[in-house]
Amino acid sequence: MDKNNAPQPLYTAHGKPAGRIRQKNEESILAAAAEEFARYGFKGTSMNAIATRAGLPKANVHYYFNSKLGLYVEVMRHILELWDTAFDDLTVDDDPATALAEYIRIKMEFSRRHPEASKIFAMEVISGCECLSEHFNKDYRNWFRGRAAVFDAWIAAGKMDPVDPMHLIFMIWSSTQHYADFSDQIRRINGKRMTRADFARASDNLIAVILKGCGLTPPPTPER
Amino acid sequence: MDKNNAPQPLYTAHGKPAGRIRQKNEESILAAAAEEFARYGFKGTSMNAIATRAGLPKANVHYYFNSKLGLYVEVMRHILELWDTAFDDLTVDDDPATALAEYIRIKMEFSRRHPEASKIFAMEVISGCECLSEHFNKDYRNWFRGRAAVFDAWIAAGKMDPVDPMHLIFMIWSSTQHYADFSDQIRRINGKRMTRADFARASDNLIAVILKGCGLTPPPTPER
DNA sequence: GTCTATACTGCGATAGAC
DNA sequence: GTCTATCGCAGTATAGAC
Repeated sequence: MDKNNAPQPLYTAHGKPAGRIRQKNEESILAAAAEEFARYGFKGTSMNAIATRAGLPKANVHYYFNSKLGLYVEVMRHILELWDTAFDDLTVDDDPATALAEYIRIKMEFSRRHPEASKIFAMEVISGCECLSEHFNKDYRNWFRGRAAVFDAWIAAGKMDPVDPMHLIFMIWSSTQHYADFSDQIRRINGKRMTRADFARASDNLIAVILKGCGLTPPPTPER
Repeated sequence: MDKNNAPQPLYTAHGKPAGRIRQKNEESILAAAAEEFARYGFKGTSMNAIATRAGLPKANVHYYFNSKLGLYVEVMRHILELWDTAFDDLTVDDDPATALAEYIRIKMEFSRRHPEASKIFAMEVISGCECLSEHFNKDYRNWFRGRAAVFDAWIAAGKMDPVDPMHLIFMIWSSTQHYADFSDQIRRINGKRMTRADFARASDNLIAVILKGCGLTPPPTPER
């Protein structure tokens, strides 16, 4: 009976702390799957490749995640959890320049630290959002309208230029995600990977152009 | 012997104008392949799906294009032909505002008219540019450096703010291609496809923000 | 829990009748 | 030039020994 009272890391029928192994393996598989899905999309990825990358036999992947689609949605779920945490608490009383600069910096940091997540999301959207169809539900559209409303309020208050909020958000999304999704193109163009300092410079540039373009004065660059 | 003197639309051994059929079929296949590759990438696309979409038996696709990879590079070649035609003749003497606005408008028009081309390119880059490795050669990097040099000259002449040319180009590329690559996300967010007028508004917004962000005065919007 | 062996399907590609 | 039939292989998924 004690077994049933155990917390989240479940125990097996043998009473052994197999949760440890399970957790470790599931993480390996999820990480391997993320890399493969980021490169080849859902259809282009094979369970074999995922298993090999995770250092496990193919059957084990099916043991932990029943099907390829199941594994995919799990990977997707993890990504969407990482996402959308910022920019949630945006209000009319915030300073537009500070809020926008902060959002751009957060998005860029995400591109730098989780490029695979961005790529998987991009692949999924390009492929027609078959798996994300329920993600773009009423809640999501309401979130989007909420942010747009704040922009409109700022504009009405004369705090910034009359820029279409939707297109502004798209602009921020695309220009920041670009550094994750197209990292290979960037690498080939200037012959080397983007360093942390390169990302900082890119952030500064984006913030300078976008904020000035909206009639805002960029806040001072934070210390680095 | 006359057969051998015939111009490009070749004739078959039967002397019939089979070039017509060949041309028509090849076009169908290329169009079908573009749609499939745009959705599923190279690995995720099957020759069967292409053949079905083109309304031909699978074997015919192999007859016209020897292999899947051959067909893919052919599709890619067509795309790269469409691309990169604009912005080539940029010189220091051009007016920055006019030139940038024009480039943004051209890129947006491309996103509107050839979304599949943009998607295939995006997929290829996200997948690591395996097929495009030779596309990013010295010539390409020189092209890029050439444009950047013009920006630097404009900046040195005090015609625009000191914006990093590379990041500015990335910004224009990403924000315009976004309307092609992420069209599905956009459609789901605001419940309908972007119309021609929507694209025009998006262009105007991008031009307004980016040009002002670079310290430039946008030229008057052309008549529509 | 783990892994080998295997069922079954769909893939890219080709042979060969028409 | 066109299309059916088929080869060989890689794909997802599962059964069952350990």
